[in-house]
Amino acid sequence: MVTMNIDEKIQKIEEGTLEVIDTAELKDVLEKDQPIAYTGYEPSGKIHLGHAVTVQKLKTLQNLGFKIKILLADYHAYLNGKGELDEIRKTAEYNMKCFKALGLDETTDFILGSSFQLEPSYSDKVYKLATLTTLKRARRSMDQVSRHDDNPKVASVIYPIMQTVDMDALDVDIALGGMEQRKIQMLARENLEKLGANVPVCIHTPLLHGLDGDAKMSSSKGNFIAIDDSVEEITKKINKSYCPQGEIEDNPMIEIAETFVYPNQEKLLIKRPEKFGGDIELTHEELLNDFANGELHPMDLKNGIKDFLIEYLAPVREYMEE
RNA sequence: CCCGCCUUAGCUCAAUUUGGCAGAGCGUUGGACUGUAGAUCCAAAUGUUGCUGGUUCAAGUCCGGCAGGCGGGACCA
Repeated sequence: MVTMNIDEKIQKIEEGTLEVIDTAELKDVLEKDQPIAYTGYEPSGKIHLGHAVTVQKLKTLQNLGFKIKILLADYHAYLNGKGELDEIRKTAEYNMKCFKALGLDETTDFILGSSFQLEPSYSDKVYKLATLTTLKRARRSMDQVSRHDDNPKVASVIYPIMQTVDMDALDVDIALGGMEQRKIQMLARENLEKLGANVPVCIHTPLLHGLDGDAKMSSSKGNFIAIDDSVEEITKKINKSYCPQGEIEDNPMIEIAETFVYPNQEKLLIKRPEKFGGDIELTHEELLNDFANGELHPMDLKNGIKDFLIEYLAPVREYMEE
């Protein structure tokens, strides 16, 4: 573990996030011996690059001395209409392997939601929050999280309340999630206060655009690269991806570069045929400039990203094959 | 518990008053055009018409039963 002072740690934690609520509280957390950071995931048939954004941040926290708890939120997935519990639990097993493959070490706790969410003391808090939370507020918090349903279920308002009690039950100092979690997390901060429980620092990471240019990469839309996709699948998906020439805003290829390439290495190698200028290595800044002014062709960018991802995800594929 | 309405392709919906080969748009897939994708153009695929029984030469369509959903009523001695 690298020695850093608190400000350096804060900078490292905030890097690549959209917000930390709030930084002053984070400072207090960093004074603790072994603070706890957690992220909850609904078990999903495929773990993709969007999940990897938060996992990458959890790894950073782990390196900074945090205890990492990953909630395999089986009941949450169930409440969100993802299927029957026994199926969801099988998926959770698979997901745990995926998270380990992404490089979280053996000190990481993987906790199945149902292993503690049926405790009387847990239920008691859920009921208490149910009396303190308005229907509108609970539903609004689920806007970006609920699976679309023409006939919304009561389950959808129990969901954010449980997520709140999870933070208390798991004794977390940091709650990390994608930006779609924001409203639930803010509700949780208010509600934990009301329970007299510890209020965690909330950290939100940006959402990756889908490969089709859609605002969100998601399992249900099929516009993702899974962390255990084969070389052929990665190649095919990158080739099919949305990538407008010269456009660096909302461009999924640029986003992948900024999210996974440059936090991990200085330059990106792009192989090009001689007639298009030959191979080049670009820094973050050079890549943005060259792409924006048209010197870097989308197909070349794609090839660079594709080669990077194939290599970046190689350890994951190997781990998953065992 | 009672009454009414709804259920057709992955999605949104058509299918004439009066039963006659189940369709369109979007999406998907393939091709054309671009040194990528998208856009555009061309082409293709996809159905247990919620389930079930019946009437009929013939049922998405008419009749019965069931399920799910929506709305209302009743109950509130």
